[in-house]
Amino acid sequence: MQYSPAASAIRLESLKNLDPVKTFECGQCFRWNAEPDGSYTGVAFGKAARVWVEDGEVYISGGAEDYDSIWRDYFDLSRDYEAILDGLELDGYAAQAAGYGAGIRILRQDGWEALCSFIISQCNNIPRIKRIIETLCSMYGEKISFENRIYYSFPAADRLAGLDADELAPLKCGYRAPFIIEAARAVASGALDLDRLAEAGYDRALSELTALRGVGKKVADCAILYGLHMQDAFPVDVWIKRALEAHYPEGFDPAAFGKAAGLVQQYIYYFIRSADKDKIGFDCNRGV
DNA sequence: AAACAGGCCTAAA
DNA sequence: TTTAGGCCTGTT
Repeated sequence: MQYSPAASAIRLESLKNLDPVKTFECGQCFRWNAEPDGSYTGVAFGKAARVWVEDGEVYISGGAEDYDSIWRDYFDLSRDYEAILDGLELDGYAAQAAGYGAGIRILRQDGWEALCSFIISQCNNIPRIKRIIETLCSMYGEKISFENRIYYSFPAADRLAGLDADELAPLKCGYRAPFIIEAARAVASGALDLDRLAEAGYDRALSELTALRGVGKKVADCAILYGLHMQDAFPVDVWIKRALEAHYPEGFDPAAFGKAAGLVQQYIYYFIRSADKDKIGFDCNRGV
């Protein structure tokens, strides 16, 4: 269970406030994978890393430099999730989901990677989404050596912008290929400036993103929440829709949760998607 | 075999 | 403004 890396490691957070399994498996990201020893390896912002739990604390490989430049921000460590949860007024179902998902954090991912990944996700399942993304990275990303294995960065938009959609055939991503290329061209040309959009507000971001072919409200909301870091975004997919219809027949207003709406969405998604796995018998009054 | 999967787009009322 | 099909591919 415990992993002792030869290289240096940095403590990220307590397990209570950052549960790697829940955070990586709640559907917000596609490039972190469980290893046989229970740790996770993955790539973000061009850096490969390993995350593991030891004595109730969560660690990441690498030194202070990577932590300062990448991981502190990526794991959203400057937000106090305990305080956010204390301030939330959750009713029965949402409260149960929040109890079950305690430890989930919203990762602050790269905007282009999030946009591209969720274009791929449409009408698709998670194993295939991950397979397509890994193939894309291995074909067009930069090689990264880490712990005697080769990883690949997520390809920059300008790396893909010059490609023809046919060249993505090995991805077997079907009709999504031209969407990927067109989005890459928009970002690479500067016509779509994701850094600026992140500062521009939700309405502007939504209208510019949905102007892309293959990007509707759901995909745009995912890009906005995970890639542009607007934590009040509330992506509604078929699962969330079903859960809300079943438990809030009179309607459901994410705005009631303000800046925590995205987190509440993540709790509900993780809760409903885990239904057949291990949450049978889960008692929200006892916590996790 | 046929339906479905973390949607989106277009055509037709 | 809402609704039905079709879309690549893989899995059940």
